Amino acid sequence: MMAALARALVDRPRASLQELAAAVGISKATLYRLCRTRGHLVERLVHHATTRITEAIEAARLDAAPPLAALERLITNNLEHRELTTFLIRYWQHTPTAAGVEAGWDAALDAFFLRGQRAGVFRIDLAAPALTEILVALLLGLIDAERRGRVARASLAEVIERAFLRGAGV
Amino acid sequence: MMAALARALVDRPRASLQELAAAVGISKATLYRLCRTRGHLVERLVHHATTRITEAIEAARLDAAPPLAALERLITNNLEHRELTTFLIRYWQHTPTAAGVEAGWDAALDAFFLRGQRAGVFRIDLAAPALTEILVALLLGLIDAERRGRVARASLAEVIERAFLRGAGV
DNA sequence: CTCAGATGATACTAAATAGATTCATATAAA
DNA sequence: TTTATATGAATCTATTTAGTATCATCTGAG
Repeated sequence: MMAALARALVDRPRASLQELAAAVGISKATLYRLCRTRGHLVERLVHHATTRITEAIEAARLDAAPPLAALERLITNNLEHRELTTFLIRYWQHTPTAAGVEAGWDAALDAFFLRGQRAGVFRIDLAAPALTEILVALLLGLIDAERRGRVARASLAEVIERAFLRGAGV
Repeated sequence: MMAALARALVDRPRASLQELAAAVGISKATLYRLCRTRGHLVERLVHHATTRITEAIEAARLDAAPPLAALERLITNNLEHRELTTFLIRYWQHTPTAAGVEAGWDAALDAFFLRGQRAGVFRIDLAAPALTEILVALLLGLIDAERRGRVARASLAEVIERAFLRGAGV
């Protein structure tokens, strides 16, 4: 339900509450009982999404596990929350609370890539923040590509990992 | 002006026409004279954006130039229209006219990458459409990263090209 | 079956917004 | 300076929407 609402809010940001309810198959009244205002709904979804994704990042053990194993878990864990991830990208700019969470994720990923660079696993001619952004870009972009039917769902994680680690060149 | 409106529409999709006008520094009346309805405004921006980006793609000569040179031009040409690109991503699902244009771009890029694969320039263990999506993801994601101050503007094209061709692994 | 809790349909009011107009002012070219 | 054009500020009406409440119906547990 939360995931469906997140997706509806992303697909049609200008939809009225009535349209949102219809999009997820409930009545306007039920949506109202869930969250009295649109603001509450967004707040609640942001909180839900940040919680889940923080769990996904922590479960990857970026600070201690071998870099390549941690990277793989990071990718697969995040793919399990596609709708929430795409929701956050579009909505956390409106909720100042989430800004600190984003900064925390950036810091965790930056530190992870720095560690991997020192361990000789990631290249050093791209700054660690750039590596973070490259990975996030691939995650978001290919999730969307799957939604549009351009990449098969089964191969998603594989494509992302390969593109991130080795690129498209021979 | 068009670029500013595109950006405002992306940053705050639920803004009223009055807020949009204020965001780009004009009055509601002037915005009304430019486009009488919100629908017209979106239509016009979609048309403007598709035209410009089609030009950018054609200028890259994907069908004939050496693959690596064409790729570089494709990246730099597109970076010149960041706001329009991000606008299109969010709005062309609402304008059926643009769907055909998108299909055309996909086809052009897919064919380009296929040609590059046959020429031994791009790896063949990722399908050509996947390569298209990877490049587009990097373009969009790193444009956004620059907006958030995570990647320096001057190094944008370089980072994208390197990430795309060689990835983050050593 | 019976009943409590959940849901849907509907209606209502206040607020926000879209679309359109008018008039005054500013700007720049002739 | 004069004149045409563009812009802004303010106003107005009709429509849409948010937020709220009411009542009927459905569903499942006991």
